[in-house]
Order: sequence, then structure tokens, then C-alpha cells
Amino acid sequence: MKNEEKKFREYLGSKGLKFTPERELILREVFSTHDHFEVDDLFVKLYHKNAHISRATVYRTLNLLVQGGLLRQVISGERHSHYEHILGHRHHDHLVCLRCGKLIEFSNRKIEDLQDEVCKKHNFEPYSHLLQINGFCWDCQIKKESK
Amino acid sequence: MKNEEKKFREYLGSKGLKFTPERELILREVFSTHDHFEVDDLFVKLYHKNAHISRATVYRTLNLLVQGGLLRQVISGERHSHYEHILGHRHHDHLVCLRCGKLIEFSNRKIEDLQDEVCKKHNFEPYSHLLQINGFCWDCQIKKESK
DNA sequence: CTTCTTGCAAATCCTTTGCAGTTAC
DNA sequence: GTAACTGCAAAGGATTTGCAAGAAG
Repeated sequence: MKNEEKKFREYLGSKGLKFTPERELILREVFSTHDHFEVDDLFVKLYHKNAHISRATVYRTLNLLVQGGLLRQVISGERHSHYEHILGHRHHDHLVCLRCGKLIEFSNRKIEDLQDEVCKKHNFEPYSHLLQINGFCWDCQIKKESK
Repeated sequence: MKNEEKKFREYLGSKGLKFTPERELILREVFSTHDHFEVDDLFVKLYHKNAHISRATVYRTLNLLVQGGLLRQVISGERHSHYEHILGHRHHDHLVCLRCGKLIEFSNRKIEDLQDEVCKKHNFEPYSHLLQINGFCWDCQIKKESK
């Protein structure tokens, strides 16, 4: 049994909840990639695979996965929620190109350490963070100039 | 005439838009403090001061203030929008409490420098950035434990 | 068999929009 | 005057919820 299934079953069991076929399908789909995702994309993907699970159930299950510590909500500027894996995923941040939309991932130990320092200074217990730098990737810097 | 009024008038003028009494009242109320605020709080405050401006107009005006570069939206974990001043306000980032929604501002030169370093490494030209740390403020850490 | 789950549709919350009358420039 | 503005009520998108029928343990 996969790591995430084990963890989810444990969580459900500990709360007297059930591991239903719907929950299993959602779990599988969520952990079939390592990308961020949005609720409706997940719903549509499931639907196209003939898993006709209602949006209500998808929402309810995602909340359970968050409470169980398998997923976290990524706060973005958009009005709907984004999620990402906690289990088996290394943390990273993003450079976002304002012109072509390209996402470049990076991670920087020193920045993370400084963040922890800031938290300590404010008696703040960090849970997650979001660091996103918007600007122009190399290709688009060139195109901007020659426009 | 205050700085923000001048800037707002300029922006409206440049777009062929009008400086109406409603927009003036909203502008004043927004810039009467230096705090972050939520749309509905603003609406209620205005209402209690006998400025019975509709929510629609409040929303429309806030969007104009953002487009005009006087305000920016702060991204939080909650479902409704928060705003803060750009004019006369130094750049800073946020700690966001996941339990009570409190926003704590901070700024850290070293983190910004490291961000620039990351950008250079990726030939990326930074334009703006967003750094937000989600977690639990001191008060809520205590309340969590004693729950 | 009992409690938890599901799907559905309705409800909710925050925000935007169409419209008809009103106002700034 | 005319294009932009307002309030209203209705629409909108994302998420939650009440309920009755169905399934997991």
C-alpha cells in the first residue's frame, strides 16, 4: 500500500471515518502527479476517467486530506483554492514571468533560514510560506527590448 | 490637496473618469488610517458615518484605487479581499495567522538581497515579489494548546 | 444495524454586472 | 449634452450544507 494511502487510512480510522471508493479514487488522482492543482481540474480529470464523483464529495475529501496532513492549501491571488502535496514533496518557490507565464522553481536554504528567524522575532509559529517573484525571464527580456 | 487625492484625480483624469463625491468619501475613509482593511468593514464604517454608498460602488472604487496604484490587494488565506496602502507606505511582507487572520508586517533587507541573488542566478529580471508566511500568532498558539 | 457517506439541489459568501435614472465635466 | 456614475437587484463563481437514500465497518 502506498505511503499516502496508509496515512489517509490511519487518519480516517483515528476519527472513526470510512475509507470509501470515492475517497480512494480522489486520493489516487491527487497523488498521481507532483503538481499543484485546483479543485475543479481535479473534478474534471476524475470525471473524464469515468469517476463521476460529485463536487461536494471532492471538496469534502480535500478538506479531509488537509486535516490529515497529506495536502496543504497554497494561497494564491486567485479566488479559488490551490493545493499541493505535503507528503513526498520537497519545498520550492517560484519565479513567475509576467510576459510568457513561465514558472521557474528554485529553493534557497538561506532565505528559509531568515524566514524562520523573522518568525522567531515575532513569536510566530510558521506553518507554510509562499514566496513568489514576478518579473521577466531571460527570453522575454530580449523580446521586450527588440519589440 | 492631499497626496492621495492628487494621485487619484490624476489617474481618473488620464482615463477620462470622474472624481465623484462617492469616490471622494471612499478615498478619505481608506486613507484615514494606515491599516489594512477589508471591503465590508469599509462599507460599514462609511455607512455609520452617514455615507450610504452601495457595496457595488465601494467595490468599483477599490478596483480603481488598485489600478491607479494607490492600493494593493493583500493575499490572505481568507475568502474575502484585504487591501493596504501603497502611497506613503514602505515595502513589507506579511505573517498571516491561520487561526485569527491577523496580519503582522515585517521587512528584512537580507531576504530581499538573497532574492535578487536568486534572480541573477536565473537571468531573471525581478519586478515585484510576494512573500507571505502562514502560521500561528502568539495569542493563537496559546489558545490552540488550551483548547 | 448503526453511523458515516454520497449526490443533489439549495444556500452561502464575496464580488461583479445589467439596467435605468442621475451627475460630473 | 453626453459619457460616465450610481444604486439596486439579479447574476456569478467557489464552496458548504441539509436531506434522504445507500454503503462501510
